[in-house]
Amino acid sequence: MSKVAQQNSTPGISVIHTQAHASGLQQVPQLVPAGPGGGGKAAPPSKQSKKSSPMDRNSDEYRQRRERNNMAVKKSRLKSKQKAQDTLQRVNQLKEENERLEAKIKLLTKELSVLKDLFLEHAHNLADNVQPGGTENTTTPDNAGQ
Amino acid sequence: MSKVAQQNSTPGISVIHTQAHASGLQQVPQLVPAGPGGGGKAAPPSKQSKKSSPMDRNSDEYRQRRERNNMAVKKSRLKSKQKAQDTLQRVNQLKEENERLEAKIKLLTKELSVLKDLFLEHAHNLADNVQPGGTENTTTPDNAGQ
DNA sequence: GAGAATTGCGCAATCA
DNA sequence: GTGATTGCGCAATTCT
Repeated sequence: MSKVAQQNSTPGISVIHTQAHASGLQQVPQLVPAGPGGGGKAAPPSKQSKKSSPMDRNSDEYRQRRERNNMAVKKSRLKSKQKAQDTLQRVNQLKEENERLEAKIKLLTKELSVLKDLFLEHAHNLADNVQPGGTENTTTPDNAGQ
Repeated sequence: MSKVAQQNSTPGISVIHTQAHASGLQQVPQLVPAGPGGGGKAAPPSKQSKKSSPMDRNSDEYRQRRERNNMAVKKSRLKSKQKAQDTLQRVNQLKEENERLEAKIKLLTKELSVLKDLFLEHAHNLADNVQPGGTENTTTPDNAGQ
């Protein structure tokens, strides 16, 4: 943790930071010259026409709004992070489901294969019966249970 | 907990913008007090012991490092965003795959069902042959010798 | 039109 | 020491 402290020489204001955020603060000292949309754009002509009031960074209102926005930002980011995590979880979930399904397919395929073979065998037997000489089987413990 | 570094509106500060990034958007004008002592820390005892050098925000080196880091940050964030998007895509991909698999399972299941029914029918036919009285028996000229 | 939610961005601390 | 990450605040913008 590092701390850099801040302090304002401006009369009246001091460390703003209303609640204990426990988090660090960053500083973006801004002089509030009557000016240019301070935050707005600066490179370009930037007129300070935006709003008649320069919005003092010292103003209580300003700090209050900042604080609120900071909260909102934190909330939003948390939500975003949560969503991302959920998505990852969803991926794993789907992957599992996928494996499960593939396994099932494999099983069904095998079952089908067995049944088909039985059919073929049977067909052969029939043929044999009609025209002896084949290789018939004698046992027919057909098991179709599953 | 919080570190705040902030400059004051003390006379003699200079605003430095980094430069007009191509985008030329928001810039954080920085007041740069000439010195460590002055702007440095103030609230807490905060010693300026942090490294023998307070790191002038004016220093070319500082600006250079900042610039590099900003690049890195941008890059990292882009990458992160990309990854998130890929993950979303992966989800859709898996969902599709899943549907495909489910369809296949449905098909296989149906096939199996048909085959099993055939088997049952056949079994019945056999029974009928052994013990007449049944109703069906149209196609099974088999006279199994069992 | 106000307030909440998002989003892009820079700073600084920390990781690797 | 350097690039990569991450948390955080600011301000612009978008959504409600």
